[in-house]
Amino acid sequence: MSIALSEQEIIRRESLKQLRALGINPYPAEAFDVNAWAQDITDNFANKPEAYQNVVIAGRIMTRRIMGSASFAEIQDSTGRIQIYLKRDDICPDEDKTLYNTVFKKLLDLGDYVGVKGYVFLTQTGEISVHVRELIVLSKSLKPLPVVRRDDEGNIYDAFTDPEMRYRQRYVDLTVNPAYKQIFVNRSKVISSMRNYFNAQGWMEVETPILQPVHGGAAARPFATHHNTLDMPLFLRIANELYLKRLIVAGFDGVYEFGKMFRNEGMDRTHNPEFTAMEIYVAYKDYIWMMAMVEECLETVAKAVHGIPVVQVGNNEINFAGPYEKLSMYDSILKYTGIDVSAMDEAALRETCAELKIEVNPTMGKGKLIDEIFSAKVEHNLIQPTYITDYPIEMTPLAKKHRTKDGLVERFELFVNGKEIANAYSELNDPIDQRERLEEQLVLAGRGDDEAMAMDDDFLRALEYGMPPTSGLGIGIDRLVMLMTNQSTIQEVLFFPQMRPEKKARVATADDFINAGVPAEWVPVLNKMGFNTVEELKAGNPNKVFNDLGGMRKKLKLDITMPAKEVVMAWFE
RNA sequence: GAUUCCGUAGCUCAGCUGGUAGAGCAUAACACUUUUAAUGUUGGGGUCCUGGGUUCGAAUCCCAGCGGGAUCACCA
Repeated sequence: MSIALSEQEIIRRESLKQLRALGINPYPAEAFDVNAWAQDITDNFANKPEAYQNVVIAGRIMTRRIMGSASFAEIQDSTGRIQIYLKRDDICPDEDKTLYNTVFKKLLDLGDYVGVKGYVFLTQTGEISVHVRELIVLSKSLKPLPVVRRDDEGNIYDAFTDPEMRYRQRYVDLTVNPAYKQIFVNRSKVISSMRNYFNAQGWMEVETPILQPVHGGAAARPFATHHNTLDMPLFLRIANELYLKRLIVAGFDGVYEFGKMFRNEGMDRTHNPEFTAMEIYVAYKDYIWMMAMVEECLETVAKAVHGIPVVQVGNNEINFAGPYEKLSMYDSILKYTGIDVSAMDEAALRETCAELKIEVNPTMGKGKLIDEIFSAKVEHNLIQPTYITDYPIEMTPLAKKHRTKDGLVERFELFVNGKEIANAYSELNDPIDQRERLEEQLVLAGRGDDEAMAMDDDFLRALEYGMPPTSGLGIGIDRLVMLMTNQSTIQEVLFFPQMRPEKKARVATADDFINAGVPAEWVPVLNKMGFNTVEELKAGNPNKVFNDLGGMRKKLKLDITMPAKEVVMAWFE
């Protein structure tokens, strides 16, 4: 954080001091209870004008139009904007016109929070407005907000669009671009409607460890950390699957968890290092049952957000009402490439990949090769919700072997708009099979596959005690929200997407300057003059610095004592 | 990780073949009692992302770095 302030910031700090000098607390402690909101007033005033004769509203000043002894301003609260009308002699009925002439016209700025008491009326031009009887300062804003202007047709001028600033300063983004708040409202609806649906079925929301000694349940590189007291390595979870299954072993019928997962991998418009997943496990069910459940669940979610199960995503209208198309992995490849890979061995698959011009590497096993073909040739075709079922056993160490088809497992993934959003199995509950499958993963790891799954002995011990037949499902919540809100990047559905750290200007702390003998009030002035460290200052010309300090004092109209020349000279010793 | 584009006032952006940095809004001052992208007049405001290089002279050209976007690769 730079110490040097812009001209506008200095002016606002000066206004803050003057408010205090007038006996006005710019950050009052008392609650300010409102009884009306902008949206409510604009929607309902015409029908019930008598209900809006004593309104109390609060929010930020977003525009201001001053015309002598009358002014208009717009107040933005959580629901929108409403115009207020201030008349000098109404808010200052006595001789003292300070509140209007000084406080409102001079000391308040765009972005300040104020409270307003008054009555709603219609202006000559027909705009619903609040005629202010009383104006209360609630919070002074010291940094100017970007000003986004809109005209009558809703055209936007000077939009605040820089993605970097929008994501780093989401509070500014959502203040000046309030339309984006709807994405997060809808995100909340997605999660709450899903939670309500699960609870209605009698399943229980649980929490499982985020810090895990073994990172299991998925194939991904983890974030590693360390616990000091136990002096042991711990990993941020890449999945919670193995813990939820332990709870099925423990005797719960249905458990689910919404939670953050952490994967130490690339970032792009569909990947953030931490993301939200929902996993659910239901005992005595299989993946066929799960498909019907997902259809019902997603239809419920789509209706909660849009009122109907049809969602516009880009150029596609996606219909979340089931049943969804079902296609086996092998059939889907056959359908989109004309090639039957179901009987191929690893060598034949490599040859097929070469023919299809798909890049592969030697660490890839049979399952991975099939997945490559699927990703390259099939995935992007799956626009309407489609289940891809019955995966090769090699890619899926935690799913149960297919009841009738050798070499496959009972698994489906749900694809929508060309992207995977859900993954489900008939869960593997044969402890001996599970141990062998995890051992095969260790072999893959030995070949150099750094995402092969790790062995979890405690999980295997749990299975040995016995887990009922169970079906499990994972849904990527961020990607589901992207679909439900028609967004093409994950950053738009996360309040605070991961960013590289902001570059800090090389700035010494104020204390460093004070230790060098500089009075505290002059430190910002030196910063303003371009001296960000004591070393830079000492490298300067003492006489020039002394003269410039006087210049800055005059220019910035600073009301602080000029240091004696000897004092300034001492800074350079 | 690769390719490519971008980084100039609080915000949105101009700035040509290199010649002392511009606009609109915001901000400051004055005027104005129903405006609404308010208006009129007059001011102030800049580490041109950082560091090197070329040059008499760099916001501009070259190199490196930092940050961001897009595309691709990777990615259950």
